Amino acid sequence: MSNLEDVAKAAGVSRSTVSRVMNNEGYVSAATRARVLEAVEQLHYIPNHAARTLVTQRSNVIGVVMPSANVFFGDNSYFPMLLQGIAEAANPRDISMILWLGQANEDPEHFSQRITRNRLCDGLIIASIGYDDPLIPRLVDNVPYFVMVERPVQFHDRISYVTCDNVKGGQMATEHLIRNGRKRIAHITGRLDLADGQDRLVGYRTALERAGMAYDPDLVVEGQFSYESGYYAMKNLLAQNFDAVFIPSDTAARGAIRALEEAKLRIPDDVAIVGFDDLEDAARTNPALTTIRQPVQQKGAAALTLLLDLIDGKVENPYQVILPLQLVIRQSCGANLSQPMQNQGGVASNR
Amino acid sequence: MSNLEDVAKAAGVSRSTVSRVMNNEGYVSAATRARVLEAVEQLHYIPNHAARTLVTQRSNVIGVVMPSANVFFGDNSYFPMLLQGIAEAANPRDISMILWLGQANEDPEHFSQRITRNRLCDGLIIASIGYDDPLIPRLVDNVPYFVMVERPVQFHDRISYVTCDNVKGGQMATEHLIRNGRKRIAHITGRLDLADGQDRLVGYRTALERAGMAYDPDLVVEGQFSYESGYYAMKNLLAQNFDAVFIPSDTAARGAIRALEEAKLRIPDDVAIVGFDDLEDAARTNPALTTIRQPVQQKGAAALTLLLDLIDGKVENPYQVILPLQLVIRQSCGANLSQPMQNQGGVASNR
DNA sequence: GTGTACTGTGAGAACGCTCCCATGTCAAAT
DNA sequence: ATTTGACATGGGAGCGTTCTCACAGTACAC
Repeated sequence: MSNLEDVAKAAGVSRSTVSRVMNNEGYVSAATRARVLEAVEQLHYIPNHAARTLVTQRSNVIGVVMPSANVFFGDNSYFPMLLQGIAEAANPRDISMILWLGQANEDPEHFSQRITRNRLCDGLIIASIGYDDPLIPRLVDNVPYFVMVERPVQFHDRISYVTCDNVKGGQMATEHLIRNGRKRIAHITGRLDLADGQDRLVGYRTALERAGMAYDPDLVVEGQFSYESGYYAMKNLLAQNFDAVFIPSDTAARGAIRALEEAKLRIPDDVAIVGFDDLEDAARTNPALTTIRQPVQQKGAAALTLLLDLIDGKVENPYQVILPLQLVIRQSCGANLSQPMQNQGGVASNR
Repeated sequence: MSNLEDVAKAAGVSRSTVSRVMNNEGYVSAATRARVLEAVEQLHYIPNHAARTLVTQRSNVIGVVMPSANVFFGDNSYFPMLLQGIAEAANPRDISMILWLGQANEDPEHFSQRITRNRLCDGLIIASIGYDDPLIPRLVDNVPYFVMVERPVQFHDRISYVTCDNVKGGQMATEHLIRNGRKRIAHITGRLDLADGQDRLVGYRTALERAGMAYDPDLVVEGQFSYESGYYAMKNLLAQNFDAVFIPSDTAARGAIRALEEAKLRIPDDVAIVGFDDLEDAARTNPALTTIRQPVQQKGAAALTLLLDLIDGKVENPYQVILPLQLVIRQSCGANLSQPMQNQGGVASNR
């Protein structure tokens, strides 16, 4: 492997000049620059990342931390989409991305050690799902710069994060069902130890309140975001009398639909459904899901931008970014049946 | 940030001794070692990765390359599972993982530049899907050590890779349908420009041949691995007379099931189905899918191990690893209906 | 008592880069 | 004619490690 010195010799200049060319620093004549670039080409010179990092104290590598359970969280395209979003913001800035995945059954202490005993990254993005991961206090103490995706339940006043307006999302979903004449609207909640689950429930209650509708605790079943959870929560709900349900993820909605099918209930005629996420699953249910779209890629991109701004001192910790959500109307809510929308059927891809 | 020198001073020894302690090299007395470790603790000393890499010429970082389209390939848990597998092999060896994601519409030239102009990794794992990615020749020329996941259609005699025995897989699936008395077995193929798709088709034909059954081209529809593809391929197939179908992915099988439902055909009574992958989707169809299980995590772990062996000169390029596949019997094939298996129903998680 | 082998420790060089400072050139301003 | 300052280039120090070598001490065999 050639180094700066080799290139300098080949171009008949000094190491410093080659460095200036490589870093586009100016103060190099056009002729010299050309000669240097030619030598670089000829020798296949590539700057040594370690040497650069050593002197600049900046690696241009950021870490993405993902506890094991979260990788397979809810709709499985969540995690890839988030990474894609981070990458799209990182690439143009020449930032590389180290991935820290938790292992199944790995001690949080061990996991955090792996991450912190390794000053390899300039900062971290914690792709948490918003719960009180035991990792968080450890990171607060040991990592100078980090950003969370999703709001943690605790520490949220000391931590920088990016999240969506989940209260508003729950409200939008519920209001849409109200607008369409549903009278007994149920809610399968998300995990209530997570900020997301809590907030969406608050949104649901807010919508009912604003419409002057009574809050009936029997119509609220605590669930999670998974397919299985949706299935069993709906089984429980079937004892009640209801004509609509707001479900905290599209994947859970798939499970719930399965339970409704088994109970011979028709969607949306007997039960209208609004889901949440609008990732892979939403357009593939039968009928296609009305849902609240989460801008997952934007979340990733925003997290990266925020992290770099923190590192560069452009913003001060804690700094929070809250992204808007969007109602996507398809068939499961019973609205707009007269004017079906294009490309929102059950089979077309939603990407 | 403290460095070796600081620790040495605090412990009253030389830099060399601290280095020996940090690297567990021996030739340090127990007393000295204890004093050094205490100083390390006190100063929160963490070795500087860049400095270490600079002198050892070894970063202990490997890159995982994933072209954009592949991230969302087929069942979306494929990619996270693969990463998880790689991580599980990497963690105990203290190897970190850099993720190179292609962007949508990114020029392959640009993508490969991003990866190669950055000697940050000791080697690469190309998480391709086995097609002739234009990336491959570029990497062959520029990257000293890399391993592919899946066999590329070309270059396969010069490249190290890890794959599954897809021919055998296709054969197992088809033979299972034959054993269960099906007479007209169709096949929706995977992408035929991919080794996986090609091989599974070969397996299908081999099984028919061995059973003395005629190969009927009308029963073979070229498809892809996606949900949409499964749906439309099945729509096309419906014009034919068939009583079983082997589908190259569980996600495509979900699409095919949707088409069969719309055609009011019963599974497995009218049409028996065998899928492929056994990731997330398989256990969530109705009826649950009989399928060929792919050991995705093992593929990831094997790729990492192979890569490190190449780097360390323990094996010679090219070296190929072929992992076995396994038939998982559930309901969609119509077999074993009398003795249903535990935990293989449609709702229970398959993990 | 000398040679040999092993343990324990330290000093200096080297890895390949960036950054600071010194020096030289040349045109414009005084 | 001299000063000024922007441009162009080179040289040395330093980033924080590891690695090689040197050297002292101890133990044991002969």
